[in-house]
Amino acid sequence: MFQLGILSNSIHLSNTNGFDMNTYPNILTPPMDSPASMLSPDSGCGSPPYLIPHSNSTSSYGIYDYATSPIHVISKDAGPYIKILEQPVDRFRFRYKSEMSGTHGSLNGKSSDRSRKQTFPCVELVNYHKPAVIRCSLYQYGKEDMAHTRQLHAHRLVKKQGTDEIDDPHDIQVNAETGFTANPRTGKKNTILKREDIARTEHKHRSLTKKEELEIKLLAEKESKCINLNVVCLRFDAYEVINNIYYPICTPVYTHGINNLKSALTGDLKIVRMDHCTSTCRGGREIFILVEKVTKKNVKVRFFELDDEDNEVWSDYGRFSDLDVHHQYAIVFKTPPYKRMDIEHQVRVYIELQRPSDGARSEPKDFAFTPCEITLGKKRPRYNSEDYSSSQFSTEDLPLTLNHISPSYEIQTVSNPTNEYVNSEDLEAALHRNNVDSSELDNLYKSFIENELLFTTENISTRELKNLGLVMDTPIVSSSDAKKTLPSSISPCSKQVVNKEQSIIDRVKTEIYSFVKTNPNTARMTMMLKNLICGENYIVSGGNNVLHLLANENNSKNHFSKYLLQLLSEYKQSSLLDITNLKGQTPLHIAVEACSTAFIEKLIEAQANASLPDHNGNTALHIAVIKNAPSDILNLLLSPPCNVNDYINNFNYDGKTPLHLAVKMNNLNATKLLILNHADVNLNEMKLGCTPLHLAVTDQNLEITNFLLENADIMCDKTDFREYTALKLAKVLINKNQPITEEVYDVLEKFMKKNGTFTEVFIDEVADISDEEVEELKVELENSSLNLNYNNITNFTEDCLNALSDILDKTKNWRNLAELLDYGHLLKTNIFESVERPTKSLLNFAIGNGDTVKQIRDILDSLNETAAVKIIDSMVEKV
DNA sequence: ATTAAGTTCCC
DNA sequence: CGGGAACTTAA
Repeated sequence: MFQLGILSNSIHLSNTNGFDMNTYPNILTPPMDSPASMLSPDSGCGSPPYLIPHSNSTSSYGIYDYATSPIHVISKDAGPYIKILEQPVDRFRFRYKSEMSGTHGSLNGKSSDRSRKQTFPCVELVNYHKPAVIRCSLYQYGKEDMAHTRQLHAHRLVKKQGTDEIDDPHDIQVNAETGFTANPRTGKKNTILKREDIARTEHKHRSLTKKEELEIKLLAEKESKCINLNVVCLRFDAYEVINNIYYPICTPVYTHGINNLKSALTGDLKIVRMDHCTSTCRGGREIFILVEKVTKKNVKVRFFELDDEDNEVWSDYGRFSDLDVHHQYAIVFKTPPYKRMDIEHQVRVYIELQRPSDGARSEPKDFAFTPCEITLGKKRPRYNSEDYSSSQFSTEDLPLTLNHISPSYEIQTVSNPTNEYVNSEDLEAALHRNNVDSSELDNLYKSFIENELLFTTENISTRELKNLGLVMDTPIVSSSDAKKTLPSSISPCSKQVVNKEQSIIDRVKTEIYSFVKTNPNTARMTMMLKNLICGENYIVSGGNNVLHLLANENNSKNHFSKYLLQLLSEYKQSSLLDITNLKGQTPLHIAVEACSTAFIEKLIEAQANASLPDHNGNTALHIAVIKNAPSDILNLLLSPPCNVNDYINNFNYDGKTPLHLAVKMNNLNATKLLILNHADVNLNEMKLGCTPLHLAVTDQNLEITNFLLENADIMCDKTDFREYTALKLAKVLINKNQPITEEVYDVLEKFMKKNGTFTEVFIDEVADISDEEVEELKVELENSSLNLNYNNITNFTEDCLNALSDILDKTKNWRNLAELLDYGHLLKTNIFESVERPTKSLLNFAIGNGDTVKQIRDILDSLNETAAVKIIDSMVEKV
């Protein structure tokens, strides 16, 4: 049974008439006398008559419940229904009335394409073959189960017809000829704009009774709680119109929600920049991220990890309070701990923003958890030299007793070395017995003995003795030796440390020398090597072992290094090559940092692992690039036996690959080598999302830009986190008066036009990030030149004093200066008044009293004595 | 008084 | 158009 009268839908009332939001439109509005009276006054032209209540209407205020309505049931069967062919876009900028001048795009369909085809929301009336009217109106968006209790929205859907603005609802005639699809927007400009605040409007237009006032108040309260002004949806109704009476054909349908793009409550969530992209697995690292507008109480920073099948295997939230959200645009938070503390390699996870209110998320960005130092410390194998008793030195106790220094040791030191040299026979025998037959090893041993051992041993004994406290601790004259070996990257804290390091090297030398003579078998030999390299007594401060120490000696003629590495290689102990110090550096890292080319070559030959990250996530290759290492070192790291593919694209904990670093360092050579070795040119670094091309543009490096474009398989339309392509970035930089970039821009434009990726770049405003960068530069500049100069300057020049006096004596502002310098008490004595140039005297006095030029400058600055400040600045600049 | 949210204006 | 920024109001 149809109770059509009750089903009547809505009566449009202009807002100036006032109506009850809560009941509109699902409650039948009291009957009006004629259809004409229901025309909205502000939509007189072309607007169809609105619904007319059926005369049988049983209850004027009955709420129509679709869920129990017979129509609802029918439509579920084969009856007519409305099908949404095209959903509206899910985000749209709602415009205010004041923004309505001019044309401002209409509400497009979801599959609308920016450039090509514009689509519009579209519905079809199915299973119905008579003429009908499809009505579109703006409703509040609610959950699915709320679908039938939704209410009209406080905003309006406005259609522009010429100069007229027509509010919703909008009706469209459909029939067999036109087809039963309604595409209510085609060609028309539609904008959603906010309805006037109902309660207030009413207030203006008529006086209210107390009761009404209360009702409105309550209503408003209720509304404010449940109406989300930033989400709307479209509702489509289908009617059969007979004599201007609208009979619903089926249940209305609702589109999905349309979010207000401009509101922080529904706007885009986005991470635009982060200052770090890694944290140790312990968490607690403070990270600043810049984000698009968020509401502080309604945003979370979520970390999550996906396995290979993209299943989420872990997640946690960044720790921060709403006080840590700066002006809706930046969040400072601490990283959560990762689920495991004992990871050995960095774990790639994602970071994203999340809005609890609607579950919206930002596009996730890469993030990584790195091993904790503790884990790394534990990981380092320790060996106690139990079985390795033939050693001349006990490894148990570091302070050696004199007894441990073997007679043979003494002999070698003192006696003629050429006699001992015969020992290579022994070595040969030993090597044979171990199935290690290497003439190279043999040769190295010989040269090691000839060139290394002998001229250092003399120093060893005295130094050892000193260390043992057996020799009077005379003030250590820094020996040329010690100086020579002062490690640049290992940075000892004292001469003792240097001594200790040298003594470790020396001890290892002598140990090996004498040990090899004993013809050890393979087992003992490896045991010895293990002990010498990672035995606790051979680790010096900073966790460095002999190899770290040797790696730092940039001496291609270091025969002992070569010999030791050869030994490790022959005895297949390559794992001993990769032990890390407390900074996570392997000997290879240190060798690269120290540019010890020969050592690097030997290490790599001996199968050192070049893919290991130090505690900054840098592989040896990163370091080589950062240090601007010569090509031969880069080539060593980029060619076999190194397995380049294992690490050429690795990100360090700063989120950068070697190629990013090469470009950032303006290192064309490294850039070339990396690309020749198939480094990925299209990776985004992790903090700002810059590709190498972005970085080249940022640095205005034309050469590198050209090289990247011409020699790499580059995707030049890749964007960074701000959605800037390199081209756009170049344009922004040009706008910032960096004319060098114009060439870079031209090159890019030309290239992109050639390969068809070019699209015009519009820069409306100067981008905020660039502002920030400029600000950074300013600060940097200030810090670097002026501030540094200020640090060096202790007094005013005579000229400056006079010039300042000229200004301040007149304005008497020197009195304020004195006050602010805390010499107020002296002002009372009139001591300065009495002199000819009070400012000059004051300044001299202040400087003599320990005030700095900078302090005085800043005070003058705060006193708005710009001229005076300028004088001081220019004086300082000249220094 | 301060800050966020909401509105208007402008390029 | 879309994106800000300036301005106003509410909390």
